[in-house]
Amino acid sequence: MKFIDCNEYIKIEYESEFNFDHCMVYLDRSDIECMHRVKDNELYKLIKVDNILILFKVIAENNAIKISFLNTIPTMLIKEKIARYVWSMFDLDTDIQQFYDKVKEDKILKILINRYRGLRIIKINDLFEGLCWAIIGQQINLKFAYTLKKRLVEKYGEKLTFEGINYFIFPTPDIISQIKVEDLRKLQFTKRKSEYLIGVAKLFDDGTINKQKLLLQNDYKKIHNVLTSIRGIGNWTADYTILKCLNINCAFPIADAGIHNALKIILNTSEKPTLDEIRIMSENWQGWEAYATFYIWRYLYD
DNA sequence: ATCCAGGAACTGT
DNA sequence: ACAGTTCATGGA
Repeated sequence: MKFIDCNEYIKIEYESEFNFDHCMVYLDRSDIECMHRVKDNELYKLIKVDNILILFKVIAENNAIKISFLNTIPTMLIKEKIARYVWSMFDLDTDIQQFYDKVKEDKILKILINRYRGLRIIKINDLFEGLCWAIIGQQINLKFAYTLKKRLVEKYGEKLTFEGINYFIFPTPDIISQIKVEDLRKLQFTKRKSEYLIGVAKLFDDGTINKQKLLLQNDYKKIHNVLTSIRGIGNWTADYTILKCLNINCAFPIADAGIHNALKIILNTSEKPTLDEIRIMSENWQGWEAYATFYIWRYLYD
């Protein structure tokens, strides 16, 4: 990844297949998303780098991603970190051609990869945020999940106001580990969900778990085992989080309701497919289940 | 108003 | 190992 510095903005050039617009549809799927903002096909995001809040705007223009800095012009070192952040957020390290080659004859995916060519998994770079989001999303509809996340972030996350609009940083483990179940109950989290979130925050806060440590396992199954040994993290949450946070493309949240609903529509069946039916369908996707999942999800947002 | 959806832990077999 | 139950809410 190399970038060109133009002072108030930087440009990252990419050579592999990438379609910013297909990604933006996914990013714009909720109007109460609080971790970024989409306006006029531009992405606004606040992140904290080296303890400095940086608000930036991302657009695509001829084989490059343009990142403009809004609240401050960062140092070169920070610019480089932001470039890497955005690169990783759009999963530009993945050789997507391998996925296309793998599934080009697959009954379901051949349609999706033609329709959404260049779509990449939108990552949550922060593992703690990714795990919390997965836990929040357990067992409830997406809309309510977004409502709960917004309440959590607005109450406990760091805020920057720019041109009258508030942007937030996801609350840190340090903060969440110190709050009480009753505090989250007030925000309409269930007792269990509150316990799970606070428990996970404690594990991050005391250093038991972090992204680097987890990646040391260097193996999907081992990482999956580490995650599911944590209270509140079952198969679905572990696979969802691996898909969203790590570069492991065999993660497959097979029990996901979104996958089931999308497949029912795509296959035009009266019932949602059973787990066994999905297992059979997904034999063609081996090694690329995460991408298959993301392309199937994307179908829900047309 | 009633029923269903939907992940994980827990309980019982 | 496996089936049934509980949690607690929004949405149909």
